[in-house]
Amino acid sequence: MRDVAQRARVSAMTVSRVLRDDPKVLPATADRVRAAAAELGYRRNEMARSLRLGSGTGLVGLVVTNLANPFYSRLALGVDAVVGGHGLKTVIGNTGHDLDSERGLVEDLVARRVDGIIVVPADDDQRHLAAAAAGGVPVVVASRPPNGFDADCVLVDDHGGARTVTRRLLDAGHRRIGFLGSPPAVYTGAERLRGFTDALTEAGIEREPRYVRLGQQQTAEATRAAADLLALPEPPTALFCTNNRNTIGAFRAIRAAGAPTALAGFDDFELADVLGLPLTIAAYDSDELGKEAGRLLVARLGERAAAGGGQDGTPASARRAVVPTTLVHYG
Amino acid sequence: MRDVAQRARVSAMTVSRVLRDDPKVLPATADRVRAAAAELGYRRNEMARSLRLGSGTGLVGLVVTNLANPFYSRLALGVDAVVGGHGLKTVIGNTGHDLDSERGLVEDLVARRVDGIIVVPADDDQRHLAAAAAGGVPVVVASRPPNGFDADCVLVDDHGGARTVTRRLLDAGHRRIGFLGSPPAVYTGAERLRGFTDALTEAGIEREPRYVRLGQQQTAEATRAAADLLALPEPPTALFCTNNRNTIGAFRAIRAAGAPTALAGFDDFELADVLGLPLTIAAYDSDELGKEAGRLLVARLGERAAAGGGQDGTPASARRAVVPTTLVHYG
DNA sequence: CTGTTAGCGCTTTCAT
DNA sequence: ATGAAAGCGCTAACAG
Repeated sequence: MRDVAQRARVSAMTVSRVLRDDPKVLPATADRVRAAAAELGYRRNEMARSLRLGSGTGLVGLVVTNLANPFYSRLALGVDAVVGGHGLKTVIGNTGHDLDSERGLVEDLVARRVDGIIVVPADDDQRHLAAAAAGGVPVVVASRPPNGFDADCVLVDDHGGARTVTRRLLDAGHRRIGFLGSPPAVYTGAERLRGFTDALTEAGIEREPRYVRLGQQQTAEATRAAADLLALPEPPTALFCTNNRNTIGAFRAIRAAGAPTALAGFDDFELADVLGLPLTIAAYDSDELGKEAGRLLVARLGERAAAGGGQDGTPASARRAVVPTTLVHYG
Repeated sequence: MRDVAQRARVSAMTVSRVLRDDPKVLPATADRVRAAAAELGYRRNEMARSLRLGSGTGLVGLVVTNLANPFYSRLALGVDAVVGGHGLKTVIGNTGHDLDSERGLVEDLVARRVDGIIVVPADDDQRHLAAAAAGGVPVVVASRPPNGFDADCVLVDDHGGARTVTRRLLDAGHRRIGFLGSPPAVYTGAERLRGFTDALTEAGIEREPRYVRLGQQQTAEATRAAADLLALPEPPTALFCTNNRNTIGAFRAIRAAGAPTALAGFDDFELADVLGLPLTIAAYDSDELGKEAGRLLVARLGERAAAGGGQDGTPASARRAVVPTTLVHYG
């Protein structure tokens, strides 16, 4: 900056003003400065700037469990679309479902002074998030509710979606329905199991533990679990899978078994329409999930800015948004 | 930091030392400082730190065209895995294939003083990248070669993969082969078309312009284009598609037409094995592409650090890595 | 309209 | 082993 100032024969302060588009700089001077900056290929250091301004870094941290899953990459795009519209940049961190990794990422983001964090927690243990929130960093939890502290969050209608899909299977006459789900420790897994169970109960059917398989995360494991169910003496006539890994895995098992088993799932996926068997899915828009998370965060940042230095005391209480599911039928 | 210093009854300098794990601090003092820091929930400001150190921000920028495409999200994970292993964090920007957006992102990353940039350019116009590189920011170009300037880059064996796949179709006896490709302005599109053409030429066949459809980016467009080809008086007996959007689109057209058309493509995708028709694919590992890009960047950063303040002059010349393709056959 | 002073949070250098 | 001063690049606040 000093170099630019010298070249333009002004002080550093004037350079700063020109780059800020401060109107009270003589146009002639401004041009000289801009010319000098261009010739030197100078770009002001945004980090130093935000340090001085104390205004935050203009970065938001996004922590997800698995970016390779289209679900999360679309969520990331949704977040970026919203916060980007407010002049914020998204820093994405991937945890690979690893809690330590998540802890490290969150700490680092806080240390880098991101303006806020959006996180899909890998685990029920969210003490590091509580710490960050307590430290004054706005936190938005996505896809699961905050655990052990208070924060804005955006959820999917897991229970309702699972209940509706299960009902659809019941309406089609199925009475023996298998269930392939996420580990019950994961909120979405527990909720979807609850929705499934409630639908059964409403139909006067008791959930059969032997029809329930939990915890498989990869399609290959899901295929094995589904094959197990189909090999039972009285096999289920339909399978409900709580995520697309399980749905695809179950599909392969059904195809291999050759039985006319009906399939239902949570999360839509590409090519679901060409599988050639009846397939009902509780679909939802992960892009919208991300957007909503972004909106919550931006709103929180806005309040914070409005509150300014004054100790307005009570911040608005935690908001919670729920993204609905829609029923899709193929086959 | 001052607060911590006061609480621990030391100077800010000592706090700084403790947090740096400087050994020449009395253990007792260090403990007092750490306790104070913990009680205050203090985290040192990494941005201010890097400002003072002049050492770069520890961030690398990654600019891709469409993160929703698993290809790019896996590439991003590959990049992150490598650079993360070197203490660097990845800032991802999505351009949506928009050149202006790409320009803005790159400028912003430079202004934020990222240590380096990895970019999948949206367009042949790469002047903003040239500018960044000229400004001293290490740039690695992925998936296409740098245009108009010199930089490290990592490519896929587009030509070889396309040639091999096409040969396979020829070996299977096909003589009328349709081609569904990316816009020719895109490097990968042009190279894959070239590979296709070369294979035909080697077999003594001339490429028929009426069998070539370029530019469709969505599966729906690809389906229409493929349907057009299949409706020709002498329709192709096989289709070669240069990316998975086109492959999936073509698959739908073939299924709808009911003709026994063979299908070949570039880029593997989930469920490719259940489509129920002969499908040959030139597959490659986009994760590896990202890792290689990360490695090139890290190597470059290492050299730069080694060179230090001294004007070693000539930096090592641009490196180029090529990721191979493998042939996969389904059906 | 332009420049000077001071300081954001941290660390290097030089004392002590 | 610890502290005081100076400054990384930038900009508010106050001159002039």
